[in-house]
Amino acid sequence: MSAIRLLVLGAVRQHGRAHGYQVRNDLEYWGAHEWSNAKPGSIYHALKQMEKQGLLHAHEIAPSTAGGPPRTEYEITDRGEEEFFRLLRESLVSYDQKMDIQSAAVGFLVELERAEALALLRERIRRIEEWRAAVTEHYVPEGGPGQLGHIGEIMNLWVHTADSDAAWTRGLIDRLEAGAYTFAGEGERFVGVLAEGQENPYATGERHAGDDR
Amino acid sequence: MSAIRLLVLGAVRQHGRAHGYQVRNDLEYWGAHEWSNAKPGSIYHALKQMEKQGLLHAHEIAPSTAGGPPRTEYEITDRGEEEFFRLLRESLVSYDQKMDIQSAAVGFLVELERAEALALLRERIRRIEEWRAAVTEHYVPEGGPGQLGHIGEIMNLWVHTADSDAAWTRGLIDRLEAGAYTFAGEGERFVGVLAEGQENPYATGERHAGDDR
DNA sequence: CCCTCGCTAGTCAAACTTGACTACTTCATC
DNA sequence: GATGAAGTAGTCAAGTTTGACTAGCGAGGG
Repeated sequence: MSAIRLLVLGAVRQHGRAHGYQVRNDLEYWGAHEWSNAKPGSIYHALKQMEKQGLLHAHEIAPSTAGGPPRTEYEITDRGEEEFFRLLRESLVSYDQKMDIQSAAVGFLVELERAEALALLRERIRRIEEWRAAVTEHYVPEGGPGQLGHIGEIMNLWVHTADSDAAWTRGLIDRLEAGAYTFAGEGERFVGVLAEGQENPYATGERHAGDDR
Repeated sequence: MSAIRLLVLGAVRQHGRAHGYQVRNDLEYWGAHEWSNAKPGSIYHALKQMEKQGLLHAHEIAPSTAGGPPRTEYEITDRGEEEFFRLLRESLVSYDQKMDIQSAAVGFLVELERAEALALLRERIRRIEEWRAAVTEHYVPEGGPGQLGHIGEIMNLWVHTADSDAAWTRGLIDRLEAGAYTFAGEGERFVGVLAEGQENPYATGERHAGDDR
């Protein structure tokens, strides 16, 4: 599973109705192009694919209000809504060291109710610990560690990353228990989209250090 | 950049001459199928592609010595050798939160000389810190943090992950400075391949918890 | 008045990835 | 000596991702 479906589905859902370029801009505002494959081609492809599969409904093209070619608008269907929550829940609980999916899920976390979000995050920790136990037991067999030579450093890296992830998740749980953020059913929702005239902090130019594109 | 090229190129290089199935087995021994896209189709595709590009030389098919259909054997070329080291060095220094590339690079770390490996890892830390400074300054603009609402948690996750990565890298540097492992030019190299008759600890069956495949 | 620049909106071919499938051999068992 | 399980080696179509490309419109300068 890649993050693109969750991102696109969630972005369309937040707007009620959106065209590709709008989704592209939302995701850029999130910084998603930095940590996921949210590139133009992938976004438009995902929209078309999900339309074929009945998760989105395409309204025929409308002329652009802001210059440029006409655009196709999409709306989420009931099946799309279901799929969105399925993907979100799955992404929150599963530990598979793919940071992009996890990041996407955090972005939509507040679409759930607080109690469910907390439950899923606790389940996530349980699974990370289970995973950790399985690998450490599995990969350090007879002969003790060091048996694998430097290859053991790869496993070391995984375990270190898993521990760090669990720690971060615990921190988030604490913040949520302390009442941070506004969840579904708790009044006005915070929506991470660009307001009219607001400047996009991730505008073009200025690449980050470490960027190898 | 995905990890598959580095993995396949490095695996062929360690053998001097290898066929696809052998590469596939090596990578399975490394556990690479757990943390990268090292699946049969991708491996065979990468072999063919790199042969086209002159990084590998394909010897025509040889009948199998162990049952099954005949196989194509590959050997690394001079240009392939260059490319291998280019990919390895690049993977070691760049921070792009793609764990698969980093893991692959760690697996081939000992192909370098110890001094260079240490230099690259120190450069890696420098870049992570640079990246961290850039994002924290860039993503917490006027109005202080909390401006972004729960979206700020995504950035929090990145920074947490970056810090954890830097800590792991420092640990590895310490171990290498203390003389751990055997590097190029230091006598017999440890090669992470299956010895005849040895059992593969990652044999089929038993999926890990959290695995969603 | 016209020309270029940058933004809007999206398309496309080429490359890569996935997962299921083929076909052949050996080995143990009945 | 037939059968079936397991291992060997690889192919293929369908789906996804990438990066470069197209094309319309408005604003501002000369």
